[in-house]
Amino acid sequence: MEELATQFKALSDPARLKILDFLLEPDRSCCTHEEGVCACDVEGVLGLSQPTVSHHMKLLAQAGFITAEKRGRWAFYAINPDAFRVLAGSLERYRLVPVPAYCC
Amino acid sequence: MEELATQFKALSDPARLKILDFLLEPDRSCCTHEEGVCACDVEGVLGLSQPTVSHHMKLLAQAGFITAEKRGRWAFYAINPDAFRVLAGSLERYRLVPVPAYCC
DNA sequence: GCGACATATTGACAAATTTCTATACATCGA
DNA sequence: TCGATGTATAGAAATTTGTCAATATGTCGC
Repeated sequence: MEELATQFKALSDPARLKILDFLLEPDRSCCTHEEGVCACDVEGVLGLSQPTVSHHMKLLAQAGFITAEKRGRWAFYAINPDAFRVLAGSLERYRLVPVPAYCC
Repeated sequence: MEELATQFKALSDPARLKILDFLLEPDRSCCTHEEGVCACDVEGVLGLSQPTVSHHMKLLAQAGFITAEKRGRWAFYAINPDAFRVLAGSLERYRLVPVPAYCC
């Protein structure tokens, strides 16, 4: 319950949603690798400072939505699809119409 | 984008997740109706004050996750499954492994 | 209409969040 | 080893959020 709330919180900021979209389909100008997208490119896309981007990345990684891999000086981030599958799964229970089994 | 963030924010509080769970399967002691669950019962479950519960209900309703129906003095709330279906749908794009179409 | 009751709104306050600047840490090239 | 570079962390300021007490609004029964 608490953890679920934390996950939703990680997705509740427009900047972080922009980051996820960028990781999904990075711009042609950036140095994309197989391992993911370089943090330095995210900075330019968002128009936010480097520490702020780093902070958002940390939150997304802690929630499990992205993976981080440090290669030399650079940090590469990539979407973790499994986390989204699990999250979508936890939404499933709310998609059933609640039928009251009793009435007073 | 902004709206999606707002929806996730609505789900990012443990109290609100508890409310949703309660609406899904209300306790036997409460006055459940076909129209939904009475606000007064939610109050007891959460251990929060009446204004606080009202505030959370408002946020959930504004995000579209619950419907509110005022009947006489009482307010009945119910899960809106469609909102969760749509939200789960918007998560789907992240469930695909991102394949970089280019490399530098 | 009046009092009781259920809910919503207002105002206030503490805690959390977002953002920045400054700085630390780590790695590469010369 | 040293300086340059990419990232992370620390600390601070502004904003937002969660909560409650007090009050307002609206409805029912008498």
